[in-house]
Amino acid sequence: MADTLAAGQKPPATAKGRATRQAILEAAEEVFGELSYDRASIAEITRRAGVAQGTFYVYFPDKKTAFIELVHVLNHNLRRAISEEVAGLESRFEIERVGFRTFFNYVVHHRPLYRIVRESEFVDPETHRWHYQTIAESYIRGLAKAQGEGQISDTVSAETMAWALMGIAELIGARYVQWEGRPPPDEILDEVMTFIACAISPPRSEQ
Amino acid sequence: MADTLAAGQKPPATAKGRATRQAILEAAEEVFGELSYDRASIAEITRRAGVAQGTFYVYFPDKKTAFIELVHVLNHNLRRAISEEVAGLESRFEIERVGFRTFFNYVVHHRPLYRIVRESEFVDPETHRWHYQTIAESYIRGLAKAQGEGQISDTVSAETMAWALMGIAELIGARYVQWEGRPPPDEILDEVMTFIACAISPPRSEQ
DNA sequence: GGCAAAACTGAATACTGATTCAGTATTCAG
DNA sequence: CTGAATACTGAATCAGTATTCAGTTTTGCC
Repeated sequence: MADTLAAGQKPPATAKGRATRQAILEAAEEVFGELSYDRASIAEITRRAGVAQGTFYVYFPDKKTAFIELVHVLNHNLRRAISEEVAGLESRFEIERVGFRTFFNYVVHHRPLYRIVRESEFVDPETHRWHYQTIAESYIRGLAKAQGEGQISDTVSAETMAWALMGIAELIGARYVQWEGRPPPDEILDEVMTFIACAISPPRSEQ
Repeated sequence: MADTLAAGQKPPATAKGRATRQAILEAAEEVFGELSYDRASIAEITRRAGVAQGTFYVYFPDKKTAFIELVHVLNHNLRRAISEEVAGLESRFEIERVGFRTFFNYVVHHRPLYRIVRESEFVDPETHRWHYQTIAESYIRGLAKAQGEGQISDTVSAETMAWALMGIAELIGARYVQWEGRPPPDEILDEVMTFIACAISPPRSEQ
Protein backbone atom coordinates (compact mmCIF):
# COMPACT_ATOMS: atom_id res chain seq x y z
CA MET A 1 0.00 0.00 0.00
CA ALA A 2 2.97 2.30 0.55
CA ASP A 3 3.50 2.51 -3.17
CA THR A 4 0.36 3.60 -4.89
CA LEU A 5 1.50 2.43 -8.32
CA ALA A 6 0.18 -0.82 -9.72
CA ALA A 7 2.58 -3.73 -9.78
CA GLY A 8 4.20 -4.28 -13.16
CA GLN A 9 3.67 -0.70 -14.29
CA LYS A 10 6.84 1.33 -14.26
CA PRO A 11 6.58 4.93 -13.16
CA PRO A 12 7.15 7.70 -15.70
CA ALA A 13 10.84 8.46 -16.10
CA THR A 14 10.53 12.12 -17.01
CA ALA A 15 8.68 15.15 -15.76
CA LYS A 16 6.59 15.14 -18.92
CA GLY A 17 5.56 11.58 -18.34
CA ARG A 18 4.63 12.36 -14.77
CA ALA A 19 2.53 15.31 -15.89
CA THR A 20 0.69 13.21 -18.45
CA ARG A 21 0.00 10.48 -15.95
CA GLN A 22 -1.33 13.06 -13.55
CA ALA A 23 -3.52 14.65 -16.21
CA ILE A 24 -5.03 11.27 -17.00
CA LEU A 25 -5.66 10.57 -13.34
CA GLU A 26 -7.37 13.92 -12.87
CA ALA A 27 -9.52 13.42 -15.94
CA ALA A 28 -10.39 9.96 -14.66
CA GLU A 29 -11.46 11.40 -11.34
CA GLU A 30 -13.74 13.79 -13.14
CA VAL A 31 -15.25 11.28 -15.53
CA PHE A 32 -15.67 8.46 -13.02
CA GLY A 33 -17.21 10.93 -10.62
CA GLU A 34 -19.69 12.17 -13.19
CA LEU A 35 -20.62 8.99 -14.97
CA SER A 36 -19.79 6.14 -12.60
CA TYR A 37 -17.35 3.38 -13.36
CA ASP A 38 -18.98 1.38 -16.13
CA ARG A 39 -20.40 4.33 -18.00
CA ALA A 40 -17.08 6.17 -17.97
CA SER A 41 -15.11 5.37 -21.12
CA ILE A 42 -11.38 5.46 -21.65
CA ALA A 43 -12.12 7.51 -24.75
CA GLU A 44 -13.77 10.22 -22.65
CA ILE A 45 -11.02 10.17 -20.04
CA THR A 46 -8.25 10.54 -22.58
CA ARG A 47 -10.20 13.18 -24.50
CA ARG A 48 -10.41 15.33 -21.37
CA ALA A 49 -6.77 14.68 -20.56
CA GLY A 50 -5.87 15.77 -24.10
CA VAL A 51 -4.04 12.57 -25.06
CA ALA A 52 -4.70 9.61 -27.35
CA GLN A 53 -6.54 6.55 -26.10
CA GLY A 54 -3.44 4.40 -26.20
CA THR A 55 -1.63 6.71 -23.81
CA PHE A 56 -3.89 5.57 -21.03
CA TYR A 57 -2.33 2.11 -21.25
CA VAL A 58 1.16 3.51 -21.09
CA TYR A 59 0.47 4.46 -17.48
CA PHE A 60 -2.25 2.09 -16.31
CA PRO A 61 -2.63 -1.60 -17.08
CA ASP A 62 -6.40 -1.25 -17.23
CA LYS A 63 -9.41 0.82 -16.30
CA LYS A 64 -9.96 -0.75 -12.91
CA THR A 65 -6.42 -0.06 -11.74
CA ALA A 66 -6.83 3.66 -12.33
CA PHE A 67 -10.12 3.64 -10.45
CA ILE A 68 -8.58 1.87 -7.48
CA GLU A 69 -5.63 4.23 -7.43
CA LEU A 70 -8.08 7.10 -6.97
CA VAL A 71 -9.45 5.43 -3.84
CA HIS A 72 -5.92 5.15 -2.50
CA VAL A 73 -5.31 8.80 -3.25
CA LEU A 74 -8.41 9.89 -1.38
CA ASN A 75 -7.66 7.64 1.55
CA HIS A 76 -4.19 9.07 1.83
CA ASN A 77 -5.19 12.72 1.48
CA LEU A 78 -8.18 12.49 3.77
CA ARG A 79 -6.16 10.87 6.51
CA ARG A 80 -3.41 13.41 6.15
CA ALA A 81 -5.85 16.33 6.19
CA ILE A 82 -7.47 15.11 9.39
CA SER A 83 -4.29 14.19 11.21
CA GLU A 84 -2.77 17.57 10.36
CA GLU A 85 -5.79 19.41 11.68
CA VAL A 86 -6.06 17.51 14.94
CA ALA A 87 -2.32 17.48 15.61
CA GLY A 88 -1.57 19.02 18.97
CA LEU A 89 -5.13 18.84 20.27
CA GLU A 90 -5.48 17.12 23.61
CA SER A 91 -9.19 17.01 24.32
CA ARG A 92 -10.91 14.10 22.60
CA PHE A 93 -14.04 16.22 22.26
CA GLU A 94 -12.04 18.87 20.43
CA ILE A 95 -10.49 16.20 18.25
CA GLU A 96 -13.89 14.84 17.30
CA ARG A 97 -15.22 18.26 16.39
CA VAL A 98 -12.22 19.18 14.30
CA GLY A 99 -12.08 15.73 12.73
CA PHE A 100 -15.71 15.89 11.69
CA ARG A 101 -15.39 19.42 10.35
CA THR A 102 -12.29 18.51 8.37
CA PHE A 103 -13.98 15.43 6.97
CA PHE A 104 -16.98 17.43 5.77
CA ASN A 105 -14.80 20.11 4.25
CA TYR A 106 -12.61 17.60 2.50
CA VAL A 107 -15.61 15.86 1.00
CA VAL A 108 -17.20 19.14 -0.09
CA HIS A 109 -14.06 19.93 -2.05
CA HIS A 110 -13.69 16.45 -3.51
CA ARG A 111 -17.22 15.34 -4.16
CA PRO A 112 -16.51 13.23 -7.25
CA LEU A 113 -13.63 11.57 -5.48
CA TYR A 114 -15.68 10.60 -2.47
CA ARG A 115 -18.34 9.24 -4.76
CA ILE A 116 -15.68 7.03 -6.28
CA VAL A 117 -14.87 5.64 -2.84
CA ARG A 118 -18.46 4.68 -2.29
CA GLU A 119 -18.76 3.18 -5.74
CA SER A 120 -15.66 1.10 -5.15
CA GLU A 121 -17.93 -1.30 -3.29
CA PHE A 122 -19.27 -2.36 -6.69
CA VAL A 123 -16.01 -2.24 -8.59
CA ASP A 124 -13.55 -3.79 -6.18
CA PRO A 125 -15.03 -4.70 -2.79
CA GLU A 126 -11.63 -5.43 -1.33
CA THR A 127 -10.47 -1.89 -1.94
CA HIS A 128 -13.67 -0.49 -0.49
CA ARG A 129 -13.21 -2.54 2.62
CA TRP A 130 -9.57 -1.60 2.85
CA HIS A 131 -10.52 2.07 2.83
CA TYR A 132 -12.92 1.82 5.75
CA GLN A 133 -10.71 -0.56 7.66
CA THR A 134 -7.68 1.70 7.54
CA ILE A 135 -9.70 4.69 8.65
CA ALA A 136 -11.24 2.64 11.43
CA GLU A 137 -7.84 1.51 12.65
CA SER A 138 -6.53 5.00 13.27
CA TYR A 139 -9.83 6.05 14.74
CA ILE A 140 -9.76 3.13 17.17
CA ARG A 141 -6.22 3.96 18.25
CA GLY A 142 -7.21 7.52 19.06
CA LEU A 143 -10.31 6.52 20.99
CA ALA A 144 -8.50 3.82 22.96
CA LYS A 145 -5.91 6.35 24.01
CA ALA A 146 -8.62 8.72 25.23
CA GLN A 147 -10.22 5.84 27.12
CA GLY A 148 -6.91 5.03 28.74
CA GLU A 149 -6.68 8.61 29.92
CA GLY A 150 -10.21 8.46 31.31
CA GLN A 151 -11.29 11.24 28.94
CA ILE A 152 -14.16 9.23 27.53
CA SER A 153 -16.35 6.30 28.49
CA ASP A 154 -15.03 2.78 28.30
CA THR A 155 -18.36 1.05 28.70
CA VAL A 156 -18.36 0.78 24.91
CA SER A 157 -15.30 -0.62 23.13
CA ALA A 158 -13.24 1.77 21.06
CA GLU A 159 -13.97 -0.40 18.07
CA THR A 160 -17.73 -0.12 18.26
CA MET A 161 -17.44 3.59 18.98
CA ALA A 162 -15.26 4.09 15.94
CA TRP A 163 -17.69 2.37 13.58
CA ALA A 164 -20.66 4.20 15.05
CA LEU A 165 -18.92 7.56 14.73
CA MET A 166 -17.83 6.82 11.17
CA GLY A 167 -21.43 5.95 10.36
CA ILE A 168 -22.63 9.26 11.72
CA ALA A 169 -20.08 11.16 9.67
CA GLU A 170 -20.97 9.16 6.59
CA LEU A 171 -24.71 9.73 6.69
CA ILE A 172 -24.64 13.31 7.85
CA GLY A 173 -22.16 13.78 5.02
CA ALA A 174 -24.53 12.19 2.53
CA ARG A 175 -27.43 14.29 3.77
CA TYR A 176 -25.69 17.65 3.55
CA VAL A 177 -22.62 17.37 1.40
CA GLN A 178 -23.87 15.01 -1.28
CA TRP A 179 -27.40 16.25 -1.50
CA GLU A 180 -26.99 19.92 -0.77
CA GLY A 181 -23.41 20.45 -1.83
CA ARG A 182 -22.29 22.24 1.33
CA PRO A 183 -20.98 21.18 4.72
CA PRO A 184 -23.59 20.85 7.46
CA PRO A 185 -24.43 24.33 8.82
CA ASP A 186 -22.92 25.21 12.17
CA GLU A 187 -26.12 24.57 14.13
CA ILE A 188 -26.21 21.04 12.76
CA LEU A 189 -22.56 20.42 13.45
CA ASP A 190 -23.19 21.63 17.00
CA GLU A 191 -26.07 19.20 17.36
CA VAL A 192 -24.01 16.37 16.01
CA MET A 193 -21.26 17.16 18.47
CA THR A 194 -23.72 17.29 21.34
CA PHE A 195 -25.07 13.91 20.30
CA ILE A 196 -21.58 12.47 20.17
CA ALA A 197 -20.44 14.10 23.38
CA CYS A 198 -23.36 12.54 25.24
CA ALA A 199 -22.65 9.17 23.67
CA ILE A 200 -18.98 9.04 24.53
CA SER A 201 -18.87 10.92 27.84
CA PRO A 202 -17.70 8.94 30.84
CA PRO A 203 -20.58 7.93 33.15
CA ARG A 204 -21.25 10.58 35.82
CA SER A 205 -21.15 8.15 38.71
CA GLU A 206 -17.44 7.61 38.06
CA GLN A 207 -16.75 11.24 38.66
CA MET B 1 -45.19 5.78 -4.91
CA ALA B 2 -48.34 3.95 -3.89
CA ASP B 3 -48.26 1.96 -7.10
CA THR B 4 -44.93 0.31 -7.56
CA LEU B 5 -45.47 -0.31 -11.28
CA ALA B 6 -43.81 1.92 -13.81
CA ALA B 7 -46.03 4.39 -15.60
CA GLY B 8 -47.13 3.22 -19.04
CA GLN B 9 -46.60 -0.45 -18.26
CA LYS B 10 -49.82 -2.31 -17.78
CA PRO B 11 -49.88 -4.97 -15.10
CA PRO B 12 -50.21 -8.63 -16.11
CA ALA B 13 -53.85 -9.57 -16.64
CA THR B 14 -53.60 -13.22 -15.67
CA ALA B 15 -52.11 -15.25 -12.85
CA LYS B 16 -49.58 -16.71 -15.25
CA GLY B 17 -48.44 -13.27 -16.30
CA ARG B 18 -48.11 -12.22 -12.72
CA ALA B 19 -46.02 -15.30 -11.95
CA THR B 20 -43.71 -14.61 -14.89
CA ARG B 21 -43.26 -10.99 -13.91
CA GLN B 22 -42.43 -12.08 -10.39
CA ALA B 23 -39.95 -14.69 -11.61
CA ILE B 24 -38.18 -12.05 -13.67
CA LEU B 25 -38.07 -9.68 -10.73
CA GLU B 26 -36.60 -12.33 -8.47
CA ALA B 27 -34.01 -13.30 -11.04
CA ALA B 28 -33.18 -9.62 -11.45
CA GLU B 29 -32.67 -9.25 -7.70
CA GLU B 30 -30.25 -12.15 -7.78
CA VAL B 31 -28.31 -11.04 -10.82
CA PHE B 32 -28.13 -7.34 -9.92
CA GLY B 33 -27.05 -8.31 -6.44
CA GLU B 34 -24.29 -10.56 -7.68
CA LEU B 35 -22.98 -8.58 -10.61
CA SER B 36 -24.01 -4.96 -10.05
CA TYR B 37 -26.19 -2.98 -12.39
CA ASP B 38 -24.08 -2.50 -15.49
CA ARG B 39 -22.54 -5.95 -15.47
CA ALA B 40 -25.90 -7.65 -15.07
CA SER B 41 -27.35 -8.52 -18.48
CA ILE B 42 -30.95 -8.96 -19.48
CA ALA B 43 -29.84 -12.22 -21.08
CA GLU B 44 -28.67 -13.55 -17.72
CA ILE B 45 -31.77 -12.36 -15.90
CA THR B 46 -34.14 -13.98 -18.36
CA ARG B 47 -32.03 -17.13 -18.46
CA ARG B 48 -32.41 -17.53 -14.71
CA ALA B 49 -36.09 -16.69 -14.87
CA GLY B 50 -36.50 -19.35 -17.54
CA VAL B 51 -38.00 -17.06 -20.18
CA ALA B 52 -36.88 -15.53 -23.46
CA GLN B 53 -35.09 -12.20 -23.56
CA GLY B 54 -38.03 -10.44 -25.13
CA THR B 55 -40.31 -11.40 -22.26
CA PHE B 56 -38.43 -8.99 -20.04
CA TYR B 57 -39.77 -6.12 -22.12
CA VAL B 58 -43.31 -7.35 -21.84
CA TYR B 59 -43.23 -6.46 -18.15
CA PHE B 60 -40.61 -3.73 -17.85
CA PRO B 61 -39.94 -0.85 -20.21
CA ASP B 62 -36.23 -1.13 -19.58
CA LYS B 63 -33.47 -2.40 -17.34
CA LYS B 64 -33.38 0.62 -15.08
CA THR B 65 -37.07 0.44 -14.28
CA ALA B 66 -36.75 -3.09 -12.94
CA PHE B 67 -33.79 -2.06 -10.84
CA ILE B 68 -35.67 0.86 -9.33
CA GLU B 69 -38.68 -1.28 -8.60
CA LEU B 70 -36.45 -3.50 -6.47
CA VAL B 71 -35.48 -0.51 -4.36
CA HIS B 72 -39.14 0.27 -3.84
CA VAL B 73 -39.80 -3.31 -2.82
CA LEU B 74 -37.04 -3.28 -0.24
CA ASN B 75 -38.10 0.07 1.12
CA HIS B 76 -41.62 -1.17 1.56
CA ASN B 77 -40.73 -4.50 3.13
CA LEU B 78 -38.09 -3.11 5.44
CA ARG B 79 -40.41 -0.44 6.76
CA ARG B 80 -43.18 -2.94 7.26
CA ALA B 81 -40.88 -5.40 9.04
CA ILE B 82 -39.69 -2.75 11.46
CA SER B 83 -43.06 -1.19 12.14
CA GLU B 84 -44.57 -4.61 12.80
CA GLU B 85 -41.84 -5.49 15.26
CA VAL B 86 -41.96 -2.25 17.22
CA ALA B 87 -45.77 -2.04 17.23
CA GLY B 88 -47.05 -1.80 20.76
CA LEU B 89 -43.70 -0.93 22.32
CA GLU B 90 -43.77 2.18 24.46
CA SER B 91 -40.19 2.76 25.56
CA ARG B 92 -38.15 4.54 22.93
CA PHE B 93 -35.08 2.64 24.10
CA GLU B 94 -36.89 -0.63 23.48
CA ILE B 95 -38.01 0.62 20.10
CA GLU B 96 -34.46 1.49 19.13
CA ARG B 97 -33.15 -1.90 20.15
CA VAL B 98 -35.85 -3.82 18.35
CA GLY B 99 -35.62 -1.54 15.32
CA PHE B 100 -31.88 -2.05 15.03
CA ARG B 101 -32.16 -5.80 15.50
CA THR B 102 -34.90 -6.05 12.91
CA PHE B 103 -32.91 -3.97 10.45
CA PHE B 104 -29.84 -6.18 10.80
CA ASN B 105 -31.88 -9.33 10.46
CA TYR B 106 -33.69 -8.05 7.42
CA VAL B 107 -30.45 -7.13 5.74
CA VAL B 108 -28.86 -10.47 6.59
CA HIS B 109 -31.71 -12.21 4.82
CA HIS B 110 -31.73 -9.86 1.83
CA ARG B 111 -28.11 -9.08 1.26
CA PRO B 112 -28.30 -8.74 -2.53
CA LEU B 113 -31.35 -6.53 -2.22
CA TYR B 114 -29.71 -4.17 0.21
CA ARG B 115 -26.70 -3.98 -2.04
CA ILE B 116 -29.03 -2.86 -4.78
CA VAL B 117 -30.28 -0.02 -2.59
CA ARG B 118 -26.77 1.22 -2.05
CA GLU B 119 -25.91 0.88 -5.71
CA SER B 120 -28.99 2.89 -6.64
CA GLU B 121 -26.91 5.96 -5.83
CA PHE B 122 -25.05 5.31 -9.10
CA VAL B 123 -27.99 4.18 -11.17
CA ASP B 124 -30.71 6.62 -10.19
CA PRO B 125 -29.69 9.07 -7.46
CA GLU B 126 -33.23 10.31 -7.04
CA THR B 127 -34.45 6.87 -6.03
CA HIS B 128 -31.55 6.45 -3.65
CA ARG B 129 -32.36 9.72 -2.01
CA TRP B 130 -36.05 8.88 -1.88
CA HIS B 131 -35.24 5.67 -0.02
CA TYR B 132 -33.28 7.37 2.75
CA GLN B 133 -35.64 10.29 2.95
CA THR B 134 -38.72 8.15 3.49
CA ILE B 135 -36.98 6.12 6.16
CA ALA B 136 -35.77 9.31 7.83
CA GLU B 137 -39.26 10.76 7.86
CA SER B 138 -40.80 7.94 9.86
CA TYR B 139 -37.78 7.83 12.10
CA ILE B 140 -38.08 11.55 12.82
CA ARG B 141 -41.77 11.23 13.65
CA GLY B 142 -41.05 8.52 16.18
CA LEU B 143 -38.21 10.42 17.83
CA ALA B 144 -40.19 13.67 17.98
CA LYS B 145 -43.01 11.85 19.73
CA ALA B 146 -40.59 10.44 22.32
CA GLN B 147 -39.17 13.92 22.81
CA GLY B 148 -42.65 15.28 23.36
CA GLU B 149 -43.18 12.71 26.05
CA GLY B 150 -39.88 13.61 27.69
CA GLN B 151 -38.58 10.10 27.12
CA ILE B 152 -35.46 11.30 25.36
CA SER B 153 -33.33 14.40 25.11
CA ASP B 154 -34.46 17.35 23.06
CA THR B 155 -31.18 19.20 23.09
CA VAL B 156 -30.61 17.63 19.67
CA SER B 157 -33.31 17.90 16.99
CA ALA B 158 -35.16 14.73 16.05
CA GLU B 159 -33.92 15.23 12.51
CA THR B 160 -30.23 15.21 13.37
CA MET B 161 -30.77 12.30 15.72
CA ALA B 162 -32.50 10.32 13.01
CA TRP B 163 -29.70 10.81 10.49
CA ALA B 164 -27.04 10.01 13.07
CA LEU B 165 -28.85 6.84 14.14
CA MET B 166 -29.37 5.76 10.55
CA GLY B 167 -25.68 6.26 9.95
CA ILE B 168 -24.81 4.05 12.89
CA ALA B 169 -27.10 1.30 11.64
CA GLU B 170 -25.70 1.62 8.15
CA LEU B 171 -22.04 1.32 9.05
CA ILE B 172 -22.42 -1.28 11.77
CA GLY B 173 -24.47 -3.15 9.18
CA ALA B 174 -21.71 -2.84 6.60
CA ARG B 175 -19.09 -3.99 9.09
CA TYR B 176 -20.91 -7.12 10.25
CA VAL B 177 -23.64 -7.99 7.81
CA GLN B 178 -21.93 -7.16 4.54
CA TRP B 179 -18.44 -8.23 5.46
CA GLU B 180 -19.08 -11.12 7.77
CA GLY B 181 -22.49 -12.21 6.59
CA ARG B 182 -24.11 -12.32 10.01
CA PRO B 183 -25.86 -9.82 12.28
CA PRO B 184 -23.66 -8.13 14.86
CA PRO B 185 -23.16 -10.51 17.82
CA ASP B 186 -25.16 -9.73 20.94
CA GLU B 187 -22.25 -8.11 22.78
CA ILE B 188 -21.83 -5.66 19.92
CA LEU B 189 -25.53 -4.94 19.70
CA ASP B 190 -25.46 -4.27 23.45
CA GLU B 191 -22.57 -1.87 23.00
CA VAL B 192 -24.31 -0.09 20.19
CA MET B 193 -27.43 0.27 22.30
CA THR B 194 -25.40 1.62 25.20
CA PHE B 195 -23.80 4.14 22.89
CA ILE B 196 -27.19 5.21 21.59
CA ALA B 197 -28.84 5.26 24.98
CA CYS B 198 -26.16 7.64 26.28
CA ALA B 199 -26.51 9.82 23.21
CA ILE B 200 -30.27 10.21 23.35
CA SER B 201 -30.91 10.13 27.12
CA PRO B 202 -32.43 13.25 28.62
CA PRO B 203 -29.90 15.35 30.55
CA ARG B 204 -29.71 14.32 34.24
CA SER B 205 -30.14 17.84 35.58
CA GLU B 206 -33.74 17.84 34.28
CA GLN B 207 -34.59 14.94 36.53
C1' DG C 1 24.26 16.16 -34.27
C1' DG C 2 23.10 11.64 -33.29
C1' DC C 3 20.75 8.12 -31.11
C1' DA C 4 18.54 5.27 -27.58
C1' DA C 5 15.00 5.59 -24.44
C1' DA C 6 10.68 7.38 -23.37
C1' DA C 7 6.42 9.14 -24.71
C1' DC C 8 2.80 9.04 -27.57
C1' DT C 9 -0.54 7.91 -31.42
C1' DG C 10 -5.07 6.24 -33.27
C1' DA C 11 -6.90 2.88 -36.14
C1' DA C 12 -7.95 -1.96 -35.82
C1' DT C 13 -9.45 -5.89 -33.05
C1' DA C 14 -12.61 -8.48 -30.68
C1' DC C 15 -15.81 -8.33 -28.20
C1' DT C 16 -20.58 -7.38 -25.18
C1' DG C 17 -25.33 -6.22 -24.58
C1' DA C 18 -29.83 -3.37 -24.53
C1' DT C 19 -33.70 -3.15 -27.12
C1' DT C 20 -36.97 -4.19 -31.05
C1' DC C 21 -40.29 -6.67 -33.59
C1' DA C 22 -42.61 -9.78 -36.59
C1' DG C 23 -44.44 -13.72 -35.61
C1' DT C 24 -46.06 -17.99 -32.70
C1' DA C 25 -48.33 -20.14 -28.77
C1' DT C 26 -51.57 -20.18 -25.11
C1' DT C 27 -55.63 -18.95 -22.59
C1' DC C 28 -60.37 -18.35 -21.73
C1' DA C 29 -64.96 -15.91 -22.17
C1' DG C 30 -69.02 -16.52 -24.61
C1' DC D 1 -65.31 -24.51 -30.22
C1' DT D 2 -63.44 -20.32 -31.60
C1' DG D 3 -61.24 -16.06 -32.04
C1' DA D 4 -59.57 -12.17 -29.61
C1' DA D 5 -56.66 -11.05 -25.95
C1' DT D 6 -52.69 -12.14 -23.60
C1' DA D 7 -48.28 -14.15 -23.17
C1' DC D 8 -44.25 -15.29 -25.08
C1' DT D 9 -40.25 -15.99 -28.43
C1' DG D 10 -35.37 -15.27 -30.08
C1' DA D 11 -32.93 -13.72 -33.98
C1' DA D 12 -31.58 -9.32 -35.78
C1' DT D 13 -30.36 -4.51 -35.03
C1' DC D 14 -27.65 -1.02 -33.40
C1' DA D 15 -24.49 1.11 -30.54
C1' DG D 16 -21.27 0.79 -28.30
C1' DT D 17 -16.01 0.18 -25.81
C1' DA D 18 -11.69 -1.98 -23.45
C1' DT D 19 -7.51 -3.14 -25.05
C1' DT D 20 -3.63 -3.91 -28.43
C1' DC D 21 0.08 -2.72 -31.33
C1' DA D 22 2.93 -1.34 -35.15
C1' DG D 23 4.66 2.70 -35.93
C1' DT D 24 5.89 7.90 -35.11
C1' DT D 25 7.52 11.73 -32.46
C1' DT D 26 9.92 13.82 -28.75
C1' DT D 27 13.34 14.11 -25.21
C1' DG D 28 17.67 14.46 -23.17
C1' DC D 29 22.18 12.78 -22.82
C1' DC D 30 26.99 12.06 -24.97
